[in-house]
Amino acid sequence: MSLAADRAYERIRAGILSGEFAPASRLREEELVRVCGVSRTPVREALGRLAAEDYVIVTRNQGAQVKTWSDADMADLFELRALLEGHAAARAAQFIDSAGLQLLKGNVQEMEAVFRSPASNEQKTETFLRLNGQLHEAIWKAAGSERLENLLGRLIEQALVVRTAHQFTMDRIAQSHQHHRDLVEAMANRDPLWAEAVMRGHIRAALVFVRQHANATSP
Amino acid sequence: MSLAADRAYERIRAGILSGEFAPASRLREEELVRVCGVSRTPVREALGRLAAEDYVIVTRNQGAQVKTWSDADMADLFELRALLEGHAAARAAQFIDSAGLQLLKGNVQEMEAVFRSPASNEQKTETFLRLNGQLHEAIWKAAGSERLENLLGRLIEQALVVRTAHQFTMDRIAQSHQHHRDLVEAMANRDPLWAEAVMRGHIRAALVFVRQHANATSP
DNA sequence: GCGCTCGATATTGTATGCAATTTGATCTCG
DNA sequence: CGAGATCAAATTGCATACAATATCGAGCGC
Repeated sequence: MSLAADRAYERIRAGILSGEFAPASRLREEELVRVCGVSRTPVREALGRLAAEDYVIVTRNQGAQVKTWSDADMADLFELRALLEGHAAARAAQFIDSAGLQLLKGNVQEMEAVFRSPASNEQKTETFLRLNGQLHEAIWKAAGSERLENLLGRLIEQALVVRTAHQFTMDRIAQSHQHHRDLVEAMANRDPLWAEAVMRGHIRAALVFVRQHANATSP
Repeated sequence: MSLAADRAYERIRAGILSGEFAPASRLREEELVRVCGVSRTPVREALGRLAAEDYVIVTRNQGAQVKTWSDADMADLFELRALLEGHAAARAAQFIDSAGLQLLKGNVQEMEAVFRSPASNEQKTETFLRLNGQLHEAIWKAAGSERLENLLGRLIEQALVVRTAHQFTMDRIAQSHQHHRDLVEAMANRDPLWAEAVMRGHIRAALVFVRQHANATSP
């Protein structure tokens, strides 16, 4: 919202996403004052917003701590994503105009180019994730429901907490890329059921990937 | 969260739901200080929460105003409700235990009793709405997804802003009651698809009712 | 009369001080 | 030695003062 509060919000959120503030660690207001360079009032406002977005948990008189994510939480989150993003995809397939469709096609072509380019895998991953985010957001917008768009924005941001911890393989990117091409084809054919089915599968695959990686690294 | 902030939150929310604070009216902090009996700090915290829950809109340096609901917003909201509550019903049909099922059956029997009682229509409506809320919440809980439960809680509370403005007819209550009985029957048969279908229909019927009433009263 | 600028007033944003509560280290007693 | 009581330090909750910004009407030029 306001300048100082925004600054605190961005700074704390970045700290959580980067791992600077570890899951389950307590966030003391005075410490955040030092880190953010603003007073306690905007820090508290930022913590309130972060709590509303499920980044932190605030307990009365006991301050804030970074939220931890159990496997069940993850499954929950991705099931909701599959439901809501599937719905968004179906609506988008119905309502998208030719300009929006061109946008999606262009996005997929960019991905294609990146995928075939001689860049390093790390660079490819970075670019791919950016384009991926843009594609999904374009689909939410095309669905034409502001409320749905907001809801998805929040849920996906939550999933980011986990995502950034993972290294993507080229196989995984290729799979995801194919899903995107299918999605755009479904939209071009104005086929809501197809679009929804593809999107649901896309999200389920993402969950499985996250899970496999979690199992591989946790012990 | 904290005591004073909670008090402010409840008071302002009640004011919005009761119509004391009209849609689109501006909420000045000093005025809320007088009304709530706490200082500006907890008032601002309460406004932040209300903004996160879509009761109000806060613009930087321009304060808060009560959110207005267009027809498109309503349609949006109910479509999301249908999707999410349908999903919750399906999950509940899969996972509910016999104790939970007994709870639902008891609730429906209570409704039956109220429906046949000699109370005034107004009393019946009041009791019915309370039992209706309990039934829906029980179903969300039975779905076993905390995130889904939270999401639905917020969405339904938003729908309440509109609901309280309407007078229910006995026909409408009878229709709704039949839906509830179908729902419980579907759950008793562990039929997720049936439960989901009934719930979706239930929500769509609610939207149509709200719309009809809105059209009847707006001019 | 109409639109614009300007400034007094009202309102929101931020910092800070004090009160209330929690924390956790130390001491006591079984 | 361990469980519980106790109290100082740390931390959060609330109120208030001050700074920054927006609002809105009066005055001015056209």
